[in-house]
Amino acid sequence: MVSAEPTVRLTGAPRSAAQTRVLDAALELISAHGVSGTSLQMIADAVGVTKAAVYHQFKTKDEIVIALTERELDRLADALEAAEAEEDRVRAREVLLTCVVDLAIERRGAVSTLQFDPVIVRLLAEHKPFEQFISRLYGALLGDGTGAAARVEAAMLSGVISTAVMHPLVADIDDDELREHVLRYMRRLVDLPE
Amino acid sequence: MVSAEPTVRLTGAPRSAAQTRVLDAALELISAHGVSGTSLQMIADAVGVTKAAVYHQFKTKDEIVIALTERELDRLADALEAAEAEEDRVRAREVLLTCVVDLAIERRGAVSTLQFDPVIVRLLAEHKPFEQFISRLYGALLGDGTGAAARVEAAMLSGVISTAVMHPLVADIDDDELREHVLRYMRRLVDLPE
DNA sequence: GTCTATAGAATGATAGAC
DNA sequence: GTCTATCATTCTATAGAC
Repeated sequence: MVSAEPTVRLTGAPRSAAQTRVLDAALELISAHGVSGTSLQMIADAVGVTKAAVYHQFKTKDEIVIALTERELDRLADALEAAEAEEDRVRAREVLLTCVVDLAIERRGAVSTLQFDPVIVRLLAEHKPFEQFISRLYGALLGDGTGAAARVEAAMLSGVISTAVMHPLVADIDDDELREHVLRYMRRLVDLPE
Repeated sequence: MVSAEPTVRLTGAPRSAAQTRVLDAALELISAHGVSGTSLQMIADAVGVTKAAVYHQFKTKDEIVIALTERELDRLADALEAAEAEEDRVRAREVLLTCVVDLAIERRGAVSTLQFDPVIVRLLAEHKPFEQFISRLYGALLGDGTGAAARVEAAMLSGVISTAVMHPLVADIDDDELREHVLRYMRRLVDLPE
């Protein structure tokens, strides 16, 4: 029997409680200091254990970064699947974008790291499962074109959201209000439902 | 005699040739690996000298990062002064934005670092001269409002530019074409001349 | 302005006991 | 799952000669 619908999910093994504690601490530290600016000692201190205990959960620092990126990308998987289910490519993008706005607001603090940290950028391009996921994401984001205009539009859309959500100027705006404003401005850039 | 028009310029001492070589190498490396991911050894190797020679030009790594940020922000100074000279705040923003697009395209590779690297973000907020410069920049970017809507708009504008310019999807689009596309999308968000 | 040499701390990572 | 102890390497930074 040929394998069914290849699922978009990225998750490897389910994470133990100890692993989850490490990933939570790592995400917070990395969001504040970047991947290279975060040491295993800092992570261990934040969890309240020694470095050796952290190394028992993940063999290398890279594995922590991969696991944490995986966990965050997985939050996009449902949105991406819903988008890919749409027949109309423009409609697919609408679905994706509205979901992405919500996720971005939910993860305000971490968005910038995940999109712009040089280590993660490299990982996204070189680690095969990520690369595949990202190119699906770009596919849905491109709408119905692939020319220069469409690519600039897609690039902008992927960035505007994260930037709009993490910018110091909007730090004191609460989630619900921010969401409304961002969606309003997004409608000026592309068609969005409602 | 009271001091004349406070200039926007950030530059301290003019840089020697040796200092310029260090800053050029540092900017390129930091753009690729981030501040924390770039060591003085890497910079020294790129320049073709030893670490000690680099330390002779700048007392600390922080000083290098400050000098290099200073140099990049200075490129915005003229645009900011021109904007502040305008009486109409909306017109001032137009002037600023068109200049910023050009600069962003010119420095495509470095934009992301300067806007999103955690070390530089912190520097921009804590180093006094930078903090002052940035708040002037935000002032001009805000146009005539200061409420939540205006702040989200400003955040989106600053995001459109940087993201549209550095995204992998647009890497192969040449400067002139990219410039036209970006300006076209910016006009959907705000009024821009021509 | 550049070098060699080095100090002292922190880094990622491992071995082995409990 | 966590610890102590350790290793080799790299890091920022300095002293002093040329």
